[in-house]
Amino acid sequence: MTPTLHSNLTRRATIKDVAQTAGVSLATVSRVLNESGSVKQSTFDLVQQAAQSLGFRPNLMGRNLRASSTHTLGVMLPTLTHPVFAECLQSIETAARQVQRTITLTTTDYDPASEEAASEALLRQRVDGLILTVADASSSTVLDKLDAEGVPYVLVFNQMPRLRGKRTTALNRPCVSVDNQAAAKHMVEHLIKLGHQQICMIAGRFGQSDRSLLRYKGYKQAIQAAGLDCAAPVEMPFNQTDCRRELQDLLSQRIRPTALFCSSDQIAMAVMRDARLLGFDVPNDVSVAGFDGVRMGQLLSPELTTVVQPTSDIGRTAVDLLMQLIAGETYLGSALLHHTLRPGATAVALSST
Amino acid sequence: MTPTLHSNLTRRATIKDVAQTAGVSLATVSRVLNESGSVKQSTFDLVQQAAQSLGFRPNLMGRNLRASSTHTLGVMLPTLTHPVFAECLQSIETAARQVQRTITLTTTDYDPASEEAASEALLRQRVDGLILTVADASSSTVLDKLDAEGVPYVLVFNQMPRLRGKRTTALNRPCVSVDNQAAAKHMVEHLIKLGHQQICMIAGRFGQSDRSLLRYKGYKQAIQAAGLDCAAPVEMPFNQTDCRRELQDLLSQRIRPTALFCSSDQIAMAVMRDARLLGFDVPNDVSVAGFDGVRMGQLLSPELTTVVQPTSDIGRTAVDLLMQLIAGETYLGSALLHHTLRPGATAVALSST
DNA sequence: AATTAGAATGGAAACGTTTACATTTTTACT
DNA sequence: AGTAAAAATGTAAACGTTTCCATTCTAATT
Repeated sequence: MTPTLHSNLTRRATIKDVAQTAGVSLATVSRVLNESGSVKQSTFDLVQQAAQSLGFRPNLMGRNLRASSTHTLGVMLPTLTHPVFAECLQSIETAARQVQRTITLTTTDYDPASEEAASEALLRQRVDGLILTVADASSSTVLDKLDAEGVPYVLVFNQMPRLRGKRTTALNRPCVSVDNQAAAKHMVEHLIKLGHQQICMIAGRFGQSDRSLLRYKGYKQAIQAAGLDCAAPVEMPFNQTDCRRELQDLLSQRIRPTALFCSSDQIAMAVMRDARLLGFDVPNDVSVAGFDGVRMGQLLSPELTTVVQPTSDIGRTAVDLLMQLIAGETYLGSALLHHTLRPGATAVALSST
Repeated sequence: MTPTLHSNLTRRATIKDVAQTAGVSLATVSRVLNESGSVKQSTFDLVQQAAQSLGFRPNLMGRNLRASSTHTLGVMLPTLTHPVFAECLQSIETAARQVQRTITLTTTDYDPASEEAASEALLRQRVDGLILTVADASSSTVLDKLDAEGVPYVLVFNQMPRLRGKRTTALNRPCVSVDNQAAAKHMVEHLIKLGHQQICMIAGRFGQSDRSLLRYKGYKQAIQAAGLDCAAPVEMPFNQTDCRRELQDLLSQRIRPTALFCSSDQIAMAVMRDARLLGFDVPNDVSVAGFDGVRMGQLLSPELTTVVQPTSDIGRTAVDLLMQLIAGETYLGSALLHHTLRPGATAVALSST
């Protein structure tokens, strides 16, 4: 079964073929195809028809090479199995499509080492810019490289430390995120308001996620402000799905935490499942709160108590920002988007001790 | 802050610059960079060092244009907000990376019309091949086009109708999926074994998903084989998140269904939430079963009863298959991967009527 | 009718690679 | 030492576009 093209050639039609068929020059065809320059209506139609009949499809490689721009945005995320990243990617893709840009994707599995390779691959492709989440934005060699080479990029979810005193410009990077620390503080304050005094944090590994660390800071801030005991965080790798051991340890302490604040919804859900497996009722024996606000959380029952990030907005905003950077605007500052608290029902008021 | 490149040029170093710096020809540089052809060790080092010092990074546009191959796989999926697609995309990306391929992504939001535009964009980019899920594989103009043009592609999740009698070659398309009908039948048989007699199916719109229709067929098959009443399916758009109205209607019938079989986990979770909102306990008042086996389902409690698709395997297999097709092997048949039944706890034995 | 401005078109270089082919250098063998 | 083979290198074309510049055509002005 030979591929039946619209002509007798076996290879794809090029602009040259169109020119030949229409009896005009390459330049004219190009002008028609891009509606640039001026061409007579009759030739315009002629070329259009020739292109049509040949089933001509412009080869973006040629165009891009010539223009030395790919109209492509590179996206580098830790994983797509975490719904937050998947949702964000969806909104990035949609937004990019709306501004006529293509996206090329790569994942790093939270591994700082593979961030290097992944970004390199993207740069070889000559993406016009990058949208990315790195493990740790303030110690990322990848970002240093991008800065040094002047490649436009926007971080999503990563958040630069607040600049107090000496403003290191190197740390002044375009980010789109919520205020992780404030948001975490908000949630922990909520838990405290519910009467909880023993609140423990279960966090994704700080080395894999600077967000996680910021959220821990927010936790600490709220705890200390309330004059409560600040427990050491329980760090967990992101890909770990079973946390029974950690929970067992935690919940068998002489002073048992009454609330667990998790640095992500995924961790929160695993925690809830495993708590139940260990015989603890959520929320009656222990309250659980998450962070992210993934769609699925709302479908749980009881509904997950969590901090909602505007995930789609983050993606959309990142594309906007990146397009501006690509257009040559200089550093525009970071976007700090608002979080909201979804009270849910997995964290409840402490009845009595 | 001027971008500090490793040389005094402002533009990126090209292979030409490397050649000049190393004092050799373009060809030699190319040979060193690709480790092709033979070059003296000393020149090899010389060139490497020149490349290094210039911060040279090969421009894939040039290479691709010359090779007329992009080493890129196009991926077109309905959405990434559905975890099944996100997980599959993750495994596609990982597998592609392992065979040195890049992926470029686009989504269609289940809309057959936008499939056309999306695929066209991918083809303009001259992807080496496509991995895609279309709304309806047996009536897709996109697939007709790909067939006609001889572009390698592999469908994921889509499944061609079993070919009985006249084998229309046009319908003989490379797919990677589970046997949707058999899997659905399996689940419904399970429900029947649990004692359910009134089983209703809640399905994603058939027009948006041929899988959904196949699953309905499996449902019907199981129902009829058991001599039970086959209820009309309740069709729901995939993006719909609220199904209270539909549930209200369904559960207020004179003969109320005791089990609801949903064509996806997402629908199942929405159904469960809304059933509870309407005052029905799951699984005590009504059993619910899903289809997909998304990670999150296991984190629910009670754990979701569902059909598990080997989502990651599907992605990985698709990449394998596609690479073979690209390598020129002729049609290799479709891969039908095994599903498994996850009994879960949202569908339970009917105590009594 | 001659001039000229503008529109319409064409020729050719450029984008950054790879590679077939030609040429030069090295090596090994007699 | 001379030759042949092999290894190393270079030259230039090609991939498919866009676009600068030059040229030709058209039509409007004098």
